[in-house]
Amino acid sequence: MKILIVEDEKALCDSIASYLRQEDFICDSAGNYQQAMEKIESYDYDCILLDITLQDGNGLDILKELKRNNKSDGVLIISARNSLSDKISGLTLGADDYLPKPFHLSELAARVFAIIRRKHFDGNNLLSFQDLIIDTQAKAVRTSNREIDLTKKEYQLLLYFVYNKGRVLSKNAIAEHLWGDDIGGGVNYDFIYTHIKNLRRKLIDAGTGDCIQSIYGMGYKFAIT
Amino acid sequence: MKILIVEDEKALCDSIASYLRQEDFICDSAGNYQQAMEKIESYDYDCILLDITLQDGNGLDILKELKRNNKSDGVLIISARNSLSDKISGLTLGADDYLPKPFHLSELAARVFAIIRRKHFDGNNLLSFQDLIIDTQAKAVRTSNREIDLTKKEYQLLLYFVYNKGRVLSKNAIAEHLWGDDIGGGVNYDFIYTHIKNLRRKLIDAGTGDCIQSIYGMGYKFAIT
DNA sequence: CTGATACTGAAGACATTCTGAAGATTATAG
DNA sequence: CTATAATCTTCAGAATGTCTTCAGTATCAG
Repeated sequence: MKILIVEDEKALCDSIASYLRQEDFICDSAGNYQQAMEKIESYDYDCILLDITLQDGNGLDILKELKRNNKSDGVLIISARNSLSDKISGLTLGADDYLPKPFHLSELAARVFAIIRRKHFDGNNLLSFQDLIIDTQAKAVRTSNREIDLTKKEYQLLLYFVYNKGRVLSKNAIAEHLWGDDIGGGVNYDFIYTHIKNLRRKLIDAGTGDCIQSIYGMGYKFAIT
Repeated sequence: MKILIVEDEKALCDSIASYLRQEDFICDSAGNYQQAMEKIESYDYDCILLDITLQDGNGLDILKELKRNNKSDGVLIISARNSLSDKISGLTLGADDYLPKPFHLSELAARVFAIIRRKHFDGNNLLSFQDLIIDTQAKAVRTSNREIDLTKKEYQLLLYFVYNKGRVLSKNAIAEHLWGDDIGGGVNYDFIYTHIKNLRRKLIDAGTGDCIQSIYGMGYKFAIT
């Protein structure tokens, strides 16, 4: 799950990112209006944390823009302004939730979870695909018979596949999604081969078929075989 | 402790959830009969708040279903219908308590606490998990045989684990829960390692297995081995 | 056939977790 | 108030687990 943090107070931004990363989210951050708009255009985030009191332009403008592009789903507003009018204008503009500063990071994380649950899980904590059951709270994966022990990257990869089942995912997209924006240009993605290999092996060993189809020159697709 | 809120009035549902989260509960919500049944099947909640005036099916049907599956323990009915007959049919169907709308959130929370105490705490203030017995009044922990002498931090840590059994807790979450203030970026969590180590040793010495699973890169999970 | 793309196992690089011991800090007893 | 004990935190090294790199091999499309 990939999250964009729009917050100009760098220390806060960093500690939010650090916390959410531990909770297994992949975080990008933007410190001003322009950066935020660039990132939002280039990627479809699962959740956007939006500080509406930016210096170079009101964060509410970002929200309006998102609304116009039908991307306002999954926006959590954070703000020092605790006035009711702000809250109302935020929520009427389509934000999902509103969290006044100061807040506990665990509270923030809980709301992010809630938003993502609403968006992806149809309100459920269990994700299933064929014989596969993913308990996103226990971070455990199993088939009807067996437990599957996955590493962190494998788990994230599987989750990404399941969220995008049936869709072809390029190596670039996978890399961006699993490693965030700290991957430079001229990198080779050999490690993705390895992670795919390992995940495949574990899934097959557990009795699911090979759900990960390779599509030559394009990428991978998670689907029924 | 995990709570399911079954309530179709979204604003009310959200404010209940928000309040209870502040009290450290974990909340799921369901807006209609079907959602509620799905959730109930997929998770064993510690308490269920049930609005019996749902639009797509009477909430009492949910209660009957719970009763049939022996899960009616821990149900708190909330309802605008204040008639005695409703109250009676609710309670005879096995609900634990009945709260008429409108109510104060603090009143609701108090009753939730009471229900959970009754359900988990053995009527006294005892909380048990496997062979482990935690007396939350005396703040003492023991197995069926032995006393376990824990320090304050170890006790808090254990309690946090037991309340969130089966869930993966990141080091960040643990740190925030046990030390309050949020901790920024470049902090080391060495003291958590130490406390986990000490708690583990005491539990193992007392004869419980190692209930604290380490999950590399993600955190810890308290579970049956 | 050929060049590009994908797969594999092994190994080194890297990161996380565990541990005991020692230094702070706090609580307790006298 | 001081001495003592208990607890909490820090630290460095060891043990462990995971990620990435790499070189060789297999597969694919044209």
